[in-house]
Amino acid sequence: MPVKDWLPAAARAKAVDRKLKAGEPLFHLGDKTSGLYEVVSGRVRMTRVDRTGHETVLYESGAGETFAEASLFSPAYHCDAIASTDAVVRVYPKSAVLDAFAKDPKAVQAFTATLAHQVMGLRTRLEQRNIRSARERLRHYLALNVGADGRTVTLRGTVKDLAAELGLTHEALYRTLAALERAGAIRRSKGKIVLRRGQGRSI
Amino acid sequence: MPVKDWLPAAARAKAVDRKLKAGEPLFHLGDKTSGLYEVVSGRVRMTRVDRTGHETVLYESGAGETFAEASLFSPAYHCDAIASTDAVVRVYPKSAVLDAFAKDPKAVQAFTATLAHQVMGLRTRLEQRNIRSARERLRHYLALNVGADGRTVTLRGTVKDLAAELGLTHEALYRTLAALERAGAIRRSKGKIVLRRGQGRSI
DNA sequence: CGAGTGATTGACTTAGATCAATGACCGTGG
DNA sequence: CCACGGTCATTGATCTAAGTCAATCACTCG
Repeated sequence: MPVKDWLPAAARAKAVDRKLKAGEPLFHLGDKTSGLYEVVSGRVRMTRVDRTGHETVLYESGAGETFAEASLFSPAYHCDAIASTDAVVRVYPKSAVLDAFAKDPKAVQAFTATLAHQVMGLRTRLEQRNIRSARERLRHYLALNVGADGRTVTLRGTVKDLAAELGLTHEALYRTLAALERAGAIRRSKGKIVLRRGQGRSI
Repeated sequence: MPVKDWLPAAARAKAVDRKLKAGEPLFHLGDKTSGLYEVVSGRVRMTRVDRTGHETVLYESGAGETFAEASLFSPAYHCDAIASTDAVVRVYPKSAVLDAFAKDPKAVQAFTATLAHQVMGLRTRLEQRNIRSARERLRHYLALNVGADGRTVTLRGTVKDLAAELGLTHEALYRTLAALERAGAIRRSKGKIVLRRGQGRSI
């Protein structure tokens, strides 16, 4: 996902940062596409407004995420983007990106590979959401995120962040963690969860 | 998503169909990648097995879907694939696809655009799953799937299929539909849902 | 004509959302 | 240097929407 991984430095040099206040629009449906975006800080929400005037959220990107990748291949944006908090976004002009692709086949390939991985990851997260039980959902996550030792999961953020990623309330997650720890299935320490013997079936 | 849309006929001609019995493996983690797959019929499940021997489902693809796109850029599969029902899959050999990409820049671009759209769609579905209420979840879906007239949603399958897509039990969905119809927010007819005046706020 | 599946609705149960409160930390501005 | 406001971590009590179990009816397909 990090732009660094696939976009040549020459193209990255053309990026422009833009500061947005909460509620400030970045682009609207139908606007000519200017490029793809990366959220540097804050959050940006992509929405679509239906005929009755109601707004429906397509998704909300947080720091580090990119969005509007599809706009590279489309002349106009297909939705609105609005900062939901004060935010800084980085625009990679379409021309710079497409030029890089034309000149450097490696770049397209890397970008495409990145997207393919994203698709994979998103499908996995969607599958996770099909699991109703908080405990099993958490186990699914843990099973797929153990480190090289096969038993340590390093949290990428706060427990609240994890709750959001899992689609649970933070309270539910705290309780589930507490229950698993009480049952001896996991052990917790600062920013880490260590799996232990016999955590039983997955799925 | 349909392969037809981005892969030139020449490459498509190299595809090979393979029949699988329920439970039959298609490939295993670490196998050399042979190409990307399309599910012709049945379902195929991608799983990963953790050190404790438990299997975790990454995702399950149904008829019409493609999977293992990322394998085009990787020498070995990163998970197992097993038919969860009797199934027919179509393999597009890696070499055929990559050749097509090399010879026809349009093809890479089309593929990349397809992936970008998939990412968009998946993010939207994930956002949808963040909505807890069955009613609002349904509304979110309806709002994003109205036809050109702005009020008709054509179901792509049975109501049960829709329930699965929404991540609800079919019973819950039936009840929600019934409630919305009773409230006059929608009207149903064979394979269609028509929105009516004043369905209130989204999100 | 059964068997299998979708559509639908009822009754009941429960897991997780909600509301609330507390303590630990952290940065910061006076 | 410390008090204060804000956020995270955690746990309790309560409530309800959605899951689960179950039954019925309408179809469709050999």
